[in-house]
Amino acid sequence: MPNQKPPAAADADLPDTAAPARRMRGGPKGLRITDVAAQAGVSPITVSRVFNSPATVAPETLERVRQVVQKLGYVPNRLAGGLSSSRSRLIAAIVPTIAHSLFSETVQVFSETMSRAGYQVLLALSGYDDSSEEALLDAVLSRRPEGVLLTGVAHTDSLRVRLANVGIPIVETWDMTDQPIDMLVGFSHYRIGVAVAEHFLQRNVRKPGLVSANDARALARRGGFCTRLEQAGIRDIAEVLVAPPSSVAVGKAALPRLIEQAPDTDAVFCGSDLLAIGALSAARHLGLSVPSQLAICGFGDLEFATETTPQLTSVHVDGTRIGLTAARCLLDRLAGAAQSKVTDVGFRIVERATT
Amino acid sequence: MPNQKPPAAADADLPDTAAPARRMRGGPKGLRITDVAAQAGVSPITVSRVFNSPATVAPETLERVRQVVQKLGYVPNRLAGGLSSSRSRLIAAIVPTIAHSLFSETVQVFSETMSRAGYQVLLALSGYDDSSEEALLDAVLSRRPEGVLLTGVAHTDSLRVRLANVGIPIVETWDMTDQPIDMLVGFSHYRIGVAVAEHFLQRNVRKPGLVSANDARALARRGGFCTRLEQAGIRDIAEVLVAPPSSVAVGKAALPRLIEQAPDTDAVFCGSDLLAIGALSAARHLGLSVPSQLAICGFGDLEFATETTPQLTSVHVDGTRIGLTAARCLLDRLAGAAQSKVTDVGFRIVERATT
DNA sequence: CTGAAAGCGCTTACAG
DNA sequence: CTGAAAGCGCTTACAG
Repeated sequence: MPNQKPPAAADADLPDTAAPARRMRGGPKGLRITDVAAQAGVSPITVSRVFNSPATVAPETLERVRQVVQKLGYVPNRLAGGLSSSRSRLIAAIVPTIAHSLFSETVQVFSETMSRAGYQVLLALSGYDDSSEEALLDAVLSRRPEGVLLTGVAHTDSLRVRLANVGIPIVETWDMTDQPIDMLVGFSHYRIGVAVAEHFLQRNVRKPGLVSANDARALARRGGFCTRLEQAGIRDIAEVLVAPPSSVAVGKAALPRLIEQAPDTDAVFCGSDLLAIGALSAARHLGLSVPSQLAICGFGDLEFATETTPQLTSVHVDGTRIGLTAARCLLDRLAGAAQSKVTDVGFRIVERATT
Repeated sequence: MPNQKPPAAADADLPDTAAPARRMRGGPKGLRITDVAAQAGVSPITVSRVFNSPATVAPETLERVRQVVQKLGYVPNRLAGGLSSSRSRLIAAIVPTIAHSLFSETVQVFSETMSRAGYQVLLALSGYDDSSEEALLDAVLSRRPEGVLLTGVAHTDSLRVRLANVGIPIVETWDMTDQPIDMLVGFSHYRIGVAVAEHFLQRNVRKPGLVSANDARALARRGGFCTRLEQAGIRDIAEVLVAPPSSVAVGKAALPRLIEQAPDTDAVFCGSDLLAIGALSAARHLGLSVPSQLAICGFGDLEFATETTPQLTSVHVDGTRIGLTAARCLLDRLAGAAQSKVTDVGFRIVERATT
């Protein structure tokens, strides 16, 4: 483990020369709280208080200790502090991915908010593969986080039980369920699917299709979409399922396959804006005008899409609000609040052009 | 700090009878290595070895201990482990932001690679404000990371000195300097500015302008851009500087201001693709055709831009490669390699349409 | 307001 | 291959 500085010189009263003794017997050690205490002429407990409860320390003592801390460049060891106090000040954020992802916004705001409150974020990328989830959870829990942000609702029972048993606040996000582990900030993907289906129906779509990733949340949207359409008498919905992560290239390749399956398709619900942009490009190549001949709806409502692809419809979800609300839920509970909140942030279908 | 399970110890109820009152620090404690050891009929050291050097444990013992671990749901406490072993298995990633950012790709790949090697990533968002950098570094170092990924080259001397003194491997990324703290994986923003200027000059641009964020790296690109243009006899380059983070909206607002300053502007170098997309939109509103009347060059080469805004030119940088290379540099050093590598990943100007 | 003692849950070094 | 002892650098609980 890294040392903050070379060890303090034994002769503390002499002005520090720039070249401290690099190696001492037993190898170089980092500065410890006792080094600061000795220099400041107080006990280690007092130094600890300077960091953790400065209000309980006499002003002059406080100042003197701080001077020494500054001069020595002492940084407390939080591994030791966390072990001793059972307060790791660590929050884990478990997210499938942050690259080109809606989640990055959530993690950003979440992290900012938590660090303002004195916590640090351990980033755990789960990918879209569930097979290593147990190992990931082990790794996360081994750090003894004081709270966990989960993306999506945990699916396997084993995971849910383990998380519930840990006894720390958990926020599930970006999804909705009747039985959250603890707290929840999200929205219903199923209802989004329903809403997009209704949007299509209102526009007299006859032959809707689907291009979707096969991850849990995308499949939930698919479920709502198909169910609602079936209620309207539309069955045998053509679909192309792709493996995450979604990209423009994947969407571009998927649309022709869909059109091949169902040449009369007049509307497509894509699992993400990137897929939708790819589909739009493919539609162009196929000579289909969007949205008049082929309507395309994405998911995510990426900022740039408004300007660059007004032909596309998208589903807007407030990832920033999710991150902020999730952070607040956790902080409230860490501050002693008892209730387990469930927040539905909802969604909004954004149609930009009707040409 | 979370407990893995309710207390296993049965001695908790009668505090002050025969035995000297044992101090119960905190509430009920989680499972400890001694609990596993007792159940498996081995010593704690052996359980430790099962996790940290399984090859040194007899196969039957290994199996037996693992069964108990599984049955009890024991997860080692890495705060204790790290303190004891001086190996935190933590790597810090200090990044300005991950939202709508090129950096998210780097962090993604970096994190994946590090976790495959048994490390976890502490995410530290520095923002674009340097004022709190010391505090951020304190927070990071208090976790005793075994390595640090920095975005950009650290600017303040104090920071550089502190980081150098910690004695752990450091990788600076996304920039270039002659005097890296330790290792470096990046490219020269100045040279990008020069290259874009030359690109413009080759296309007979007469009146180039600049829309840029005023962060360190964007200003370096600006420096190269203006210097090269001045060499070609072009001075008084119109510019609009904006505060990060950049966005489409900001770019959209900036272009008209630039055109107002210099109505005959025929090419703009934007600090990012988002700014460029906003500028493109504004150009449309101003009745300027892109690129024939007004060429626009962005930075970042976002994937979707190829499809959605082929009118734009952009500078491509391989963020994935940066993340991967940075991770490898760190891992090599953690594995004992001595050298401090500097990798220039370069860049590439991508021109999509010449219409 | 301040401190001496005990302990957090592990791992290192040394022995057998 | 396995274990008894010592200690990592802090903080809690108690006392003054």
